[in-house]
Amino acid sequence: MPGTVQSIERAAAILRMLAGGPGRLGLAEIARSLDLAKGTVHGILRTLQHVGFVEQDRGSGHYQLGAALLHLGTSYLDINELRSRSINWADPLAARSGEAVRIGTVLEGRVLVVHHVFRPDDTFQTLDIGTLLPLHATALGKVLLAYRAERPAADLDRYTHRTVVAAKELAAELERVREAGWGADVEEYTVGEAAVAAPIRGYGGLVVGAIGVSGLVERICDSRYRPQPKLVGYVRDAARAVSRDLGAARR
Amino acid sequence: MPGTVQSIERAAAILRMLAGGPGRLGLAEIARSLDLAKGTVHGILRTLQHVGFVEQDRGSGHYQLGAALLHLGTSYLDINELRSRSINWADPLAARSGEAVRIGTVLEGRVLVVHHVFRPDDTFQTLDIGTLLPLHATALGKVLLAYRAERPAADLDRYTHRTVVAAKELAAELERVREAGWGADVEEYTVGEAAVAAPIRGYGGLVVGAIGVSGLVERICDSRYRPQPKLVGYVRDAARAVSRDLGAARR
DNA sequence: GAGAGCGTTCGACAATGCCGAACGCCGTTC
DNA sequence: GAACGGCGTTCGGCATTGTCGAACGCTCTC
Repeated sequence: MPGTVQSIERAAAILRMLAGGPGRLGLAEIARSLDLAKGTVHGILRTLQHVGFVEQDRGSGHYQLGAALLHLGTSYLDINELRSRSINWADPLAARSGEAVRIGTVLEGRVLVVHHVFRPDDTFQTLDIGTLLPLHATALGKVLLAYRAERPAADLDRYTHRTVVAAKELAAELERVREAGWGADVEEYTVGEAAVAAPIRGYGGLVVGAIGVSGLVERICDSRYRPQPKLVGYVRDAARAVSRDLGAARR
Repeated sequence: MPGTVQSIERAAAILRMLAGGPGRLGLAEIARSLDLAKGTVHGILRTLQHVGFVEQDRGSGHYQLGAALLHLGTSYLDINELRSRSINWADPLAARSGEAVRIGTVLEGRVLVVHHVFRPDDTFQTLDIGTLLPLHATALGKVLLAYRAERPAADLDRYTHRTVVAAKELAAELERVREAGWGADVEEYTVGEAAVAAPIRGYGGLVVGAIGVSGLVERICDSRYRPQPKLVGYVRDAARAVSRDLGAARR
């Protein structure tokens, strides 16, 4: 691929560093991690600060992400077609299933949540939009993995005692997802919670996202830890409806 | 100020263009707007696409914001202190007032909404986090203007027949806000709606944000279009509480 | 079929970004 | 209190990188 602009790539790497980890980093630490001169990093940070993508804490001198990114992030949501087509189906799915609904796509080897409808009750919930979830340990992620050339990381993180961490076992699980046309995680990402997801296809039949419901394992699954067929049906119905909307939009 | 990295500034300008307007732009249009060569813009877009900040529509060739920005945007929210300190007071204010609550700060000469609590009822509402609002035509904006060296744009946009568009009138209005310690907009931004806001101060007493409630004008105001004193009190209480939290965090 | 405008590519060139070195400041240790 | 280490910042020389004009192929319109 022809050359890219090095300083923009470096700036993006700095922003990604700031988005991961503790959120605030010193210049020297960034320079060490990226193997760049401190003067180089300083020039990039000064520019990012100038455009509002980074802010510097006056006391500690540390850097953090800036406010301008919030507007860019939500502007992305406004034009994200997967999300705009899914919104109409996500609320009814939450109402019908009684569970929280999330829609995700792949970003940087993980699931990026682009829409989230709260479970329709009064419990305390936090909005997951913008969150990155693991591919191998979530229902959304398994579905996205199953239909992509995407390879999961060689080293799979364990989140609970039920997380699949062996590559062979994951491959077998993904085969099951392809056969069934839906995926699940049962206490593989969060203890006490389970989820079911199905693929959303775009123009030409490619999988561009996934939609799923999640909740307490005893509500999502029967006594033998299998997702309730009723819920699976609801999710697949919603996935098909969104897929139709996405396909139709391209005609 | 010492030199900044030109190509990063240009990349940021392109991203801001894509965030405004229709959301999808052609390369030639971006080049014209920024007075850059098409080859230059192409190199920058290719790099932004490579890092996930931009996507290209295969059919039309047009460019749009990319998924990576969503994660950066929400990561910013996670570390935004104004927001994290405000969250505890925003829900009670919504419950107490029965209205929607928003918290905002200044970005690019406008109000950036960093937190939004829905009005506690079942009406359809859309989440405003990440949205940019005008300074001169909103309660949040007037409060932020009143306590900043920030100058509003010379040319003030009109949103309703009640929008203040004369600089002198706005200056007088901001003087009133400073005197009263809170601001309001009564059908100045949205017909049929009114809002009340109060300043949130950070360490050293500087105004770093504003918190406000908004709703139908007949619920926010009395019959003479004056905000109800009870609501004003609730908002000011919440603003003081958040300000204390922000001040306390720096000790 | 001609023309206009698009996105893309390429190579020459000079402008810019990079980095080593040095600085002042701050916190820690002795 | 002095010394030390590591921080963020600044600066200037240099060569690498980014820029841009020109050309291309494609698509759409007339």
